[in-house]
Amino acid sequence: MSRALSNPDRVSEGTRARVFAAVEETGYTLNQAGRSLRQRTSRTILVALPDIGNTFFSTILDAIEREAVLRGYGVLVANRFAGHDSGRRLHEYFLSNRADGLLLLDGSVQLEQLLALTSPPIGVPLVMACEAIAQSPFHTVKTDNVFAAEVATRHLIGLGHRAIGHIRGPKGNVLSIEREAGFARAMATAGLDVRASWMFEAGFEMSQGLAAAERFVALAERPTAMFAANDETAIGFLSGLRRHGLECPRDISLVGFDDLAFAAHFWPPLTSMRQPREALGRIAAEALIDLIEGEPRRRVPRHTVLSSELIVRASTARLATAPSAPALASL
Amino acid sequence: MSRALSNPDRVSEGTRARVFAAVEETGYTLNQAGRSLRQRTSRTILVALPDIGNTFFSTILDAIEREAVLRGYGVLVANRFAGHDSGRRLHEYFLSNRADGLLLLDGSVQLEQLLALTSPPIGVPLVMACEAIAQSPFHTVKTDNVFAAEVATRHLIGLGHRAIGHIRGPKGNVLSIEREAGFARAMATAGLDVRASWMFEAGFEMSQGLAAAERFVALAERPTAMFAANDETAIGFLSGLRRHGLECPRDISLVGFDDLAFAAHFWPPLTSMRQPREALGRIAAEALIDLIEGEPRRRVPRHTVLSSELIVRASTARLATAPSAPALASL
DNA sequence: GAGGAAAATGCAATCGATTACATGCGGCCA
DNA sequence: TGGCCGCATGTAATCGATTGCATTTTCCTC
Repeated sequence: MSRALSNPDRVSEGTRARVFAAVEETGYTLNQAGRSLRQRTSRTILVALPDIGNTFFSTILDAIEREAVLRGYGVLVANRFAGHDSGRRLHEYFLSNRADGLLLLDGSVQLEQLLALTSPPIGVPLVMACEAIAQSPFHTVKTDNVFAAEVATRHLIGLGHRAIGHIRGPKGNVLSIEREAGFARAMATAGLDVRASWMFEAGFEMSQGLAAAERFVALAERPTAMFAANDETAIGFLSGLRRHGLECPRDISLVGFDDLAFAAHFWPPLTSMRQPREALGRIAAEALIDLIEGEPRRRVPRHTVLSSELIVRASTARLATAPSAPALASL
Repeated sequence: MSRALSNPDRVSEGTRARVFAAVEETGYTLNQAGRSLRQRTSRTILVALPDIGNTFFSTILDAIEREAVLRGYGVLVANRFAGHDSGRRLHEYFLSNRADGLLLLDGSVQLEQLLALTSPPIGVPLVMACEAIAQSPFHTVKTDNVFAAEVATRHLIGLGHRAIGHIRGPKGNVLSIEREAGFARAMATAGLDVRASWMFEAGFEMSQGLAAAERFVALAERPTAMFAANDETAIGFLSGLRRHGLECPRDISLVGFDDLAFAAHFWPPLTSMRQPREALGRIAAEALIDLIEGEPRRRVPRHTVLSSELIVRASTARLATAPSAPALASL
């Protein structure tokens, strides 16, 4: 019976038909637990992410899930992943044979914990997506954040801005580091200074963008344009500026990153670097499943880099020729 | 060995210690597949939702996952669930012993398919959340949409608005129906007419709110306030109005529904009915796991109703005493 | 100290699909 | 027509944890 189901295997047409008929009639369904036990395979992948609640990740998860289902895999999610016990949690999932591979969207897991998982004794197939470490020994799928950030910054420079600041992502995060590097490179290339007082610490959350705005308005001398590490902080930042009567793009031009669905409908519509999130999720899932089903671990890590696209909207404008001091008009 | 792990079971302290020592030493981990096969249990729940990419659902999923992990369950996700084959997919998941229970966030699955799943031959524990059918034979966890919509509408009426319209959710969706009913009830109670031309068909997506705005501006006579079935359409709608020079709340007051994180940072900050999404997810997960672990199916369906909260922000304003025709100022 | 009850442990069967191996059947060639 | 090859199918072992049952050990009471 098992033979007939591994389709055109080695059974005669007659028996195959009989088996399928019996399956139809009795409503037989394969018991995954039995198969898993025997084949030491679960046909399930584990997706570990920092925050499902965040649209950015949930869109990617959407694409991952779609691809996985297409290839007959289930998707287990592990949210809020990083933490002191992430190593133990990973261990449990894989040693216990619950998942065949790990798709990691969280760059802040300790490298050594990952190595412990992927090397011989355990040998879990692993693909890092989005927040992939650069020269990583694993398969990675990501966008070229450095270049994208450079493009975003050049866009501001191209509009005539010279005084440009940056809202950083979370400290230590790979994406933050790369985006800041791209920003710095564009500034350097254009011969512009990066002023320390125009670099704002934030995270990737709206509330942190809001807080950055408070520090921004307190500045004696303000930049005329800002590049935010992601759309959420950009949106929080603008929301904060408005409370002080500053308007975008009149008083400041702003570029975000990610091009969330909300960015287009925000006021003003947000200029942003669009990340190919669907492609990212799909390709990562493909890569992981290929890895799971492929030759046992003799494949060299492949690094896929996708490119982002600058979507220009109304939040960025040409610098007024006579730069007026931002008026503190009240609402 | 299995006995010692089902803790203070019936082993002497000595053997227990020896077993644990051995576990430590050899790095033994329980194989889920083996356990699943024997116990006919997977310690996994399946969460079926219409769209993970949507923040509304992803926040709920976040809460569900947290509660599930706390109780030792894994979370499998099935996205874009409704569809012609949802019945078959459900069947496969459960007959194949991959999940112990179903948490359904999608109200559009056929009732008969669910009944087939929950009744005797299969008997899958099921909890419906968010989009629960009213008098459903299953456990449900939801918010009181009718009442919440009524509160939202009353808020507009209280601000002096008399000409009020509604942007509907997707046709046939339980939430849409309930929210429209609440709107109608508030209007009726206040002795106001519900004008058919002020009821806009939309879905729950921004693009549909945007499209509704086009139809809105084409009206000969416009309402002074609108109640949107959710925040996304509200945001799309406002974005559309702006393209025609209409401003909120100057030209129109607008109430949304859900209170997404973006609502507070939008411009203008959106008045919205806050749904207790974390509580909703957590309680639904608790209920499902209780059901799974509880007495075999002799429990009567329990219906939990949570209440929403009106969050008043700048998108709603008192009706100007002399209602001026909306100026078509250009950007 | 013996008898018996209770507790602890050993043993083997079980869950269901897979798979290696053995057996059976038919056809083909000499 | 006999022998051999290969395909098709039957049979049984296996994966690992659990669990019912049998057996042994412990401990208490008379």
